[in-house]
Amino acid sequence: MNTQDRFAQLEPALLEEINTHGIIKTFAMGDVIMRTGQYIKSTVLILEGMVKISRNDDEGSEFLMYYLQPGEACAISIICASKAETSQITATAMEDTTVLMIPIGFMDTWMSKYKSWYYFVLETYRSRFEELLVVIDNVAFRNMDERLQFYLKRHTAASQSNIIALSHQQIAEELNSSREVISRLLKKMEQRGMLKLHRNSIELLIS
Amino acid sequence: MNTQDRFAQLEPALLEEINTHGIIKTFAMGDVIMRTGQYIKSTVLILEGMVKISRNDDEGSEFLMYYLQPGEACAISIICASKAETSQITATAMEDTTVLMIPIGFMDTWMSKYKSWYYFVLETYRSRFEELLVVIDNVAFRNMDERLQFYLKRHTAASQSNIIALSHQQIAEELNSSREVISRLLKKMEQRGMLKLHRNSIELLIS
DNA sequence: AGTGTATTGTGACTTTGGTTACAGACTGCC
DNA sequence: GGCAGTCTGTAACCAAAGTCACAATACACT
Repeated sequence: MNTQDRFAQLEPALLEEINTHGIIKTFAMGDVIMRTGQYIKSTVLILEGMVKISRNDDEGSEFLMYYLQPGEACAISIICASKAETSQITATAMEDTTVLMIPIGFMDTWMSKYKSWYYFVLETYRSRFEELLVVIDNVAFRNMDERLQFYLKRHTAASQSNIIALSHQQIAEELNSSREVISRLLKKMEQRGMLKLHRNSIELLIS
Repeated sequence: MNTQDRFAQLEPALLEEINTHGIIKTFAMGDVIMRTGQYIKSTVLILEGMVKISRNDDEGSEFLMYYLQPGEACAISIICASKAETSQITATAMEDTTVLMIPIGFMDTWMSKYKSWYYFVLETYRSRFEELLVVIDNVAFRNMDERLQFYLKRHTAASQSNIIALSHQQIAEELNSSREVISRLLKKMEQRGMLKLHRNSIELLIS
């Protein structure tokens, strides 16, 4: 699928410019697209696949913030790119992923030149800000069982499948918990009929 | 102090417009400036005082996100105002506070008309986004003792005084913890010589 | 089929932080 | 001074989640 279809809300002249100046890059599942401390010189738009944005502390612990889908942009890359600052997050390809990199130079020009770009950037900020609020809600007010449930639901929504192909260990890392805790909670949820456990995958039965 | 001095980075013509169209409102210490679910029709700039931005869950528990100082704008109000949506946060005056309300109608126009406004809005997004990342870091990776320490430091930095005039109860609420836990941890910190406890105030000895 | 590795299941234990209950101390006010 | 209300200190207990240790299972590969 091409840029026009993914970003239909952008005006034609802008899409033209994006096609001319944007650099297309592809990443394989598991590839790190951006890592903590790296200098950001481009804004990233997702064309295909799925990207995980997470926070990592000094000891290597990870904490999932949100997923980016095709048609979305990485708010952090916009923020950092506009200041040429280092990012404080990690972006990982969850599937084979194609992105469009827009050199920061165009940000300013397009912002005043194309109303649709301005709205797109604002909407990106708004939606990511709200996602962060939900993340904070979860981690501040909810227990691990609720957070796990939320995580599974979000994962099925993002991948449009009720099968979550992850090991307990991987889930534990994204929630900054430990494998045993996740296994325990998943087992309880299975006993309550909420899901079915398989090796390397979880089948969600409720929606 | 007037708008010119608080927002010296904005170009004169814009400041003129701000003075013409902005509505000045004052709030007493403790007043709620914005509450969850409320419709936002204006962007808020802080002129005097200090504003606390926090997240509140359904049961009334609170969770501090950050403080806003004079010269800063409320990112959430910008986001919500530009979409005329409801906010998911609460803003409370921590001191007697003066704010400037800018009706949303001007956002779009100024954004393309005044480069300095565009930069100001981007910078507001950037800094608040980064504050949220720090908040997530704290709550995801740190224990309560570290979070409390961080809280106290941030408070002294914001109020430019090493005296924190809050009861243990108030601190507990902002960290979504309980009074006993905070008392316990503060006592420990006092024994380690990090601070001195008084009634209704804490004197921070380390920086 | 047999071996090695990754994944999952589970029990015992520890730590952190929340809860309950109550005592003492300070402040304001009559 | 005496009383009410708020704030602080503390002990005992509980619950959630992290840790440790080890068993059991499944899969991949030869």
